[in-house]
Amino acid sequence: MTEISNAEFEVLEALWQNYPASANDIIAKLNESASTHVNTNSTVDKNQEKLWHDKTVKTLLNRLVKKQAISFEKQQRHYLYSPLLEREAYTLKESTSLIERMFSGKLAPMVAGFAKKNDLNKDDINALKSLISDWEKNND
Amino acid sequence: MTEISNAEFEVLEALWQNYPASANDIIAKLNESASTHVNTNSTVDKNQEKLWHDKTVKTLLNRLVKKQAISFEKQQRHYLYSPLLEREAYTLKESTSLIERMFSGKLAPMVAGFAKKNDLNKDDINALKSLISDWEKNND
DNA sequence: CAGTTAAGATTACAAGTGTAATCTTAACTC
DNA sequence: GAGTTAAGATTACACTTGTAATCTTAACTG
Repeated sequence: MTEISNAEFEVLEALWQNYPASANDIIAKLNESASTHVNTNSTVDKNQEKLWHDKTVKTLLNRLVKKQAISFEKQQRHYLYSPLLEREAYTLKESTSLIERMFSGKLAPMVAGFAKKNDLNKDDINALKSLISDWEKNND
Repeated sequence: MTEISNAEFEVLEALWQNYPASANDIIAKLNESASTHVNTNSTVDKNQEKLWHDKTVKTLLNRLVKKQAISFEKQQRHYLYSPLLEREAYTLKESTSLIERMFSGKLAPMVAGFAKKNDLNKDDINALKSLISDWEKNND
């Protein structure tokens, strides 16, 4: 299967959050997180996030269809898109690939990198502990 | 700073393992893991790994220099290259970026993906436990 | 010194990417 | 029904990337 590019992934992400969706739904979803702040003049503050141009998103949808990452069905005058790829499968594949390339396939050194840089907080630690005990429940 | 591509990363990787190094050193290092098996005819068995073409590696070294990821110093007729980027800094940046993009910046869900798919073994779990207790020693 | 090497520099070139603009055409509007 | 929209299709275009081949030139060789 062909690779999903970064921009394509962001579009897919919007779709995973809500599907089936029309191109306009997706464009709206992509841009909504980009314009959440309203300032005192009641004018929309675009934050720093880039706005997605409608044509750009359409191109990316097209490419995703060609890559068989999403499907669509005709609805009246427009299409309704749905993911063909599961988010979890995709993120697992990407994580695995990164850990493979940079950490000889071992998870711990990657986590160690975070820990070292103090990018972990109490919540993260608790989440990890909980994962560990789940794992032990099922695998010991 | 510009992005390091996949192929560039592999070259950098070889350099991190041993530097300063000449282009030929690097090419050799890249290809050595690709031809480790010697069969009964004493002919080299190239395994499945791709062989790096000398011109290709030179191109990548050039690009890495332009991207200021590595430096070089003239030595007689050839150059000796060295990384400018620290491996740990780079892998941390990449990990962070992936976790940011795919897991809202949180590590645990990423680990959870692995756990779910049973990509963890006892050693991984022990390594994680040990990281956790280190973290607690320093942060509690 | 003249010829040959071989290192790095330059050039090549197709595929993929980010980012759109233009084209086609079915559907809505008056 | 004729004109206007607007959705998707097609085309564009510069930059990056993987993968080398060719060019230039300093250094080695006889």
